Amino acid sequence: MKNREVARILYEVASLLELEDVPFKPRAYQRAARSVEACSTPVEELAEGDRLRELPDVGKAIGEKIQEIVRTGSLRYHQELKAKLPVDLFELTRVQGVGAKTAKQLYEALGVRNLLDLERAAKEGRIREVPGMGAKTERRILKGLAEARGTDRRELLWYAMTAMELLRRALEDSGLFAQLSAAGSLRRGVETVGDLDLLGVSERPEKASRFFACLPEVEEVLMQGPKRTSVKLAGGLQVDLRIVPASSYGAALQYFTGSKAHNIRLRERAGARGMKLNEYALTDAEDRVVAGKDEEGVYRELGLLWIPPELREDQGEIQAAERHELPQLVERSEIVGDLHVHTDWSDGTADLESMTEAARVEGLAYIAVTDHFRFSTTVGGVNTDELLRQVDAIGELNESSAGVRVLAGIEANIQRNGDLDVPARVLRRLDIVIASVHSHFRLSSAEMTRRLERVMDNELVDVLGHPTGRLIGERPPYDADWDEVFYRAAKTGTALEVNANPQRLDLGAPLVRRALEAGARLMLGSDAHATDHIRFLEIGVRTARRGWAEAKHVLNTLPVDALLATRKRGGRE
DNA sequence: GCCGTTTTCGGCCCGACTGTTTTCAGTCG
Repeated sequence: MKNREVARILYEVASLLELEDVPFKPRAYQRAARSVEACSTPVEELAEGDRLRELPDVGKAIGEKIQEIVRTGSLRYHQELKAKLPVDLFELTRVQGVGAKTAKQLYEALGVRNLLDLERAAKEGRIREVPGMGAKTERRILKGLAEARGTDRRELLWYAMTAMELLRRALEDSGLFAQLSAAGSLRRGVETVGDLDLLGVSERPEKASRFFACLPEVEEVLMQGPKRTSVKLAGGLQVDLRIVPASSYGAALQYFTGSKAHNIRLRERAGARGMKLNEYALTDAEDRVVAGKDEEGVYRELGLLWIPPELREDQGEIQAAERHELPQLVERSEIVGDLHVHTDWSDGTADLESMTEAARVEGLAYIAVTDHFRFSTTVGGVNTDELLRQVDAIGELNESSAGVRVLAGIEANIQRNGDLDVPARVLRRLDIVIASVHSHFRLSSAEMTRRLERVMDNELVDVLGHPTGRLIGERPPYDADWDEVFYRAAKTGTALEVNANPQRLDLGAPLVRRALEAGARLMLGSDAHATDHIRFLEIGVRTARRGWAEAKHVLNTLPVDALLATRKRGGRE
């Protein structure tokens, strides 16, 4: 039973309790559900070790209920509640504009139990007959249904950032905004983004908001007011623009950056200190403004250090900020090399020289060329001869060009048994060896764990490439006991890649954090297959930051000689 | 039902916008 499924049951219990007008319990279940959802360790594992109470917002009662779910696959309490309202609330409330109350009303009036019933009722025009609802509600539900069906598609961080950049530039050029910033999950660097949040300060909010709604990229205006405007872009991405007074900019930026869980904690903290926090200001008991112009002030007046957006997930960052123990998160400027670059020797689109030049433009001191090795099923890899010729070509390039130092490397394939497909005598000629799984994805967890452990025991392997193999929104990570893998990585001195390809971001943030806790080191690789892909490093850094990584944890913050010296086989011969 | 700078009882985030209805409940973020 996956964490998400356990969370789903808890969420539904929350909704059902809310409908029974039970006070406060719904929120308790909601928080526990969020906590389960956010936890990177499988709850089954926690249940086994009787460690469920370690989860924030899970106490005795809910802990026992999670035990029951893990043991039996369902929850009696949930079934009992559901007997009174046999409705798929989880599904129904995913439709925009339908909450628990509406779902209940629709069930009582029309017998709507699930999305199919809802669609039928809407199409037959029965929803407008329900007291308190009208034609607009019905239309809204029909639209919400179409969107819920069209999957809850989230945009990959990189492409969301690109879209945001375009909008921001257009708004800035209008001259209507004194200040403008991205907020929301994009500012936190979350790997996928549901919608774009923009925050602005404007002297003429009505005009600014109209200007925004009329941008050519906008396909549909969802709502428009002087303080908040929501639109949908041609690509389907929703964008919310909030306009606040300059004196509230910091409070608003804090508020709209989230996460929701982080904000709730902050507001509680404010309350506990006799203050109140909203998107306009932090105020004291007499309603006097204590902070609001900038984020630092808001955190400071709550007794906290300013918390980098990437950490704002209610995963211990508030406690760390209180104790002045926040990590010194790694910065993009500290990444001095890219250790995972492909060229047209394998499946890249650019030649050696162009990739090197692109690295120079990005301000890097070195790159490692790590083309694919030709593997029976991999098209476009280099074979042994080609690889050795490439080593020579790289040698010549290094002689002729001062500037970016190029390391010779390979992205070798890990065979089913944990051996590499490149002969050891060839690997010894290389500066950097990345080992990646490109086949046999569906082994048992035990077999995959052994396979990865075995390859890391190999002293010629410097880096485990895209360790979990996931493709966001497309392919789940393969099964392995990640804590075992991370422990072995630490023990053998094998770096774990944070692959910065937008669809990979692998390791992902929660696993980065676990890897660091196990004592492992990271390597940031762009996995560039074209010159402009080196810029992906930016989101690799964001991901590492979300996993609490500091520069000292990341191999390629080191100058090249120091980097080579950290290899298991030592520095240069 | 959870939690603790109001600490084992008594609190529990808050505001904008919409739709349908005349004063607000529901939803969302």
